[in-house]
Amino acid sequence: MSPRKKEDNEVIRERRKAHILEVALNLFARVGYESTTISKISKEAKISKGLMYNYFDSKEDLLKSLIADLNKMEEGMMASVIDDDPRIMMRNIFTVFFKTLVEDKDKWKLISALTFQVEKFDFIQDLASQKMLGYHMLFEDLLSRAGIENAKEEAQMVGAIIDGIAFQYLVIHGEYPLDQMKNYLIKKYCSN
Amino acid sequence: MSPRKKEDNEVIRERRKAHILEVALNLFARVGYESTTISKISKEAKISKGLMYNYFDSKEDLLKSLIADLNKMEEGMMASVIDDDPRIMMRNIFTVFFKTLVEDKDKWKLISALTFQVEKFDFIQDLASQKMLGYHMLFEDLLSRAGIENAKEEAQMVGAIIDGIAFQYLVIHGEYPLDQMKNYLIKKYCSN
Amino acid sequence: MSPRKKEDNEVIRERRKAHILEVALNLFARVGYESTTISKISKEAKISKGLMYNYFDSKEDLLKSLIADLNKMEEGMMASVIDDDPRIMMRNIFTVFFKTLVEDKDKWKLISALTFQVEKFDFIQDLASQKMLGYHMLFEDLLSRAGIENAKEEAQMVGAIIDGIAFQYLVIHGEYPLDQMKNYLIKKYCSN
Amino acid sequence: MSPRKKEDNEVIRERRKAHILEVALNLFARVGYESTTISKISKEAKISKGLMYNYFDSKEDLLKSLIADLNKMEEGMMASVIDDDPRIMMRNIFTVFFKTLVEDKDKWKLISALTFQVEKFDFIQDLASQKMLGYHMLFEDLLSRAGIENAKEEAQMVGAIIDGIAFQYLVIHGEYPLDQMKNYLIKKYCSN
DNA sequence: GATGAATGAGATTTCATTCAT
DNA sequence: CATGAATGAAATCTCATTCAT
Repeated sequence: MSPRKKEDNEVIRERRKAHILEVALNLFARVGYESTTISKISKEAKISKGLMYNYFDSKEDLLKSLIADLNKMEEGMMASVIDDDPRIMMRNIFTVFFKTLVEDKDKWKLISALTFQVEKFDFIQDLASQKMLGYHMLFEDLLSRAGIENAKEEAQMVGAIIDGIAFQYLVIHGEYPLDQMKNYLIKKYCSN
Repeated sequence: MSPRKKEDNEVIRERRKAHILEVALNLFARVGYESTTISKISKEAKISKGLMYNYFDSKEDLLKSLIADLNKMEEGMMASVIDDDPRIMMRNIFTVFFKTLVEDKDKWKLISALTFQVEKFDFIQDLASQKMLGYHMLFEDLLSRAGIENAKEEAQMVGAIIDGIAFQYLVIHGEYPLDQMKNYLIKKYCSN
Repeated sequence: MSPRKKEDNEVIRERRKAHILEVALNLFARVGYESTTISKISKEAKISKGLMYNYFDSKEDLLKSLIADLNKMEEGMMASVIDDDPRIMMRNIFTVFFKTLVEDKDKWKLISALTFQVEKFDFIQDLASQKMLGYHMLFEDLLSRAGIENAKEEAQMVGAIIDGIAFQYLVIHGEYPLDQMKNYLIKKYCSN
Repeated sequence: MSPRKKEDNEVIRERRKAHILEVALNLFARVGYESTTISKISKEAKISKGLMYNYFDSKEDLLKSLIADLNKMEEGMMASVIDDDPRIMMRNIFTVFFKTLVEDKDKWKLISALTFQVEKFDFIQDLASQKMLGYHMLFEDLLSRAGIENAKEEAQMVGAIIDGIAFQYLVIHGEYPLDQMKNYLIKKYCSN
């Protein structure tokens, strides 16, 4: 019988890896990184503990892969949002933000939780910190091009509102009036 | 040597407890609850590991005491803020909020981090969730009494902004323009 | 395509086996038997892990094959050294010894390292022990036939010197004066 | 009841540490470092696995402590051996060497075994290498001061003989004529 | 024959908690 | 009260070996 093809193995590897990451994300988000054991992950993913280490060097490596994935996903999202008209672009951003907030709740939870453990995961804090500053600058530019006064201050506020909405939605989970908040933002910043 | 009085012992005991809680809070906030060991806490608090268990039944008990303390502190804060005039009361709330955000950074960090680990610390999530709803109702009342339109929606937004500011301040660390945000809020909601 | 002949397969098989043994020897000698993984060997030998088990039943079997090889090689060497004149024969032995020490450094290293782990590889210790005694007897015979006094004692000393030179050369690595030692031995024991 | 005194704890710690080191040395020497598990050591030392880590950071740290101990012991030995007369000093060295070879067989075995795993324990190889060179220089000095010709070459040979004797004694164990070798050396190098 | 994904037993390590003193 | 040595359960990680393809 012919040996398994190289591509087949590639496919298997990628699928397994993605599956493990998915399971891990879910557990990390729900019970926290530290409290999630490799055993739990592998049980949930229906593989042996040992196999985990065929795909990831360590638990921390698993976490880092996860973060890298999320990062890449976010960059893709931001690329899809570009528009010449600043109001339209902001509307796009808000739309995509509210969408991902619902669809990728676990990811947001994980990132948020990790962000607060400075000394353990300083690279995450750095990342989050940089992202925030990036968004501030982006919004400052968009708001000023949209002719809104006090763009710098207002950008700061938009950033805070967005993070606040995320925070509250993730905590209250269930009855949070996301649509209302979205409309409020769009009305305030994206209509002429 | 005269035997120490019972009250003295009580006082010492309480001081020790408070000291341990302080040290624990700091470590929990910086490196996380799970990653903080009893050994580290006792070393930092300059007492023996064994003695820790004289004051707290377990690591989880220590955490719960901490949460209870923070809760009590917050209630005290909210009591000090009451005023008949809704705008003044809101101004008081904002003032006290920005003050505690700077002074009790560790507390906020810890609460925020724990809030995201639902299944491990569900009582904390419930608490946070209830608080949020409480504040929404409070602000809805205050805003409507202050004659502001769409009070319900606006209250939601105020809650989000406050949490967002906290989030960003805790993450960005050094250079966050807290005063600017404070003035923005006061100008918008507390002046006639 | 014409099917490969049976002999060809045999030849390929033997070559592969030899190659694996070579790679394994090198790794065992450098990082030790226990610390060398099957994965590393197969990777270095550029075959799959699974195929390894087609050639060797187990890691220990691989080691034993290696030892057997070394043993056979040594026997061949000793056969090439025989001479009626005891001084010439000793000279031959020294010559071949210094040659193999340089050429088969890894083998000597491995044997030396394994020799010290009595309880794990007792068969190796037995082997080494027997070899030593064999050499003592051989040298005793050669030395007495060469008319040297105290042949028994002197044979003991020759054995020690040879092992000592090997030990030092293997440890000191680069700058050991092998030639000097060789000449010393030959001058002392092989000239009339 | 009064708490355990500080000194008592110190004593307990040191005793335990020494005991663990002793047990570990024995096991390492007999079955090798890699094949000796922490479980085996702790069982033999009649303590829990966990306690091992109260005294040593890791298995490797345990090994390093052991090496450091052996090193210190050797330095003490060499200090006790000094004499103005080179022949007497050499006699002292030989005497102490043959004594330690019998009494501290395990130590010699361990050192010898580890010395051969270059890439795993390079610090040990470096150490052994340095020691050898040190002894060469010392013997060169002693021999030349004793008026022996070709001191450099002869020193090299003495080094080899000593290591060779150690090697053979450790391998053959039991029937090796140590005394004979000792007398041979003393007669050859230490008498006028 | 050939591959490397998969397993599982066992190794190292961590740490909350207990306990003798 | 006070100490930190000691425990043991459980976590992370390793690796020889098997097996589906």
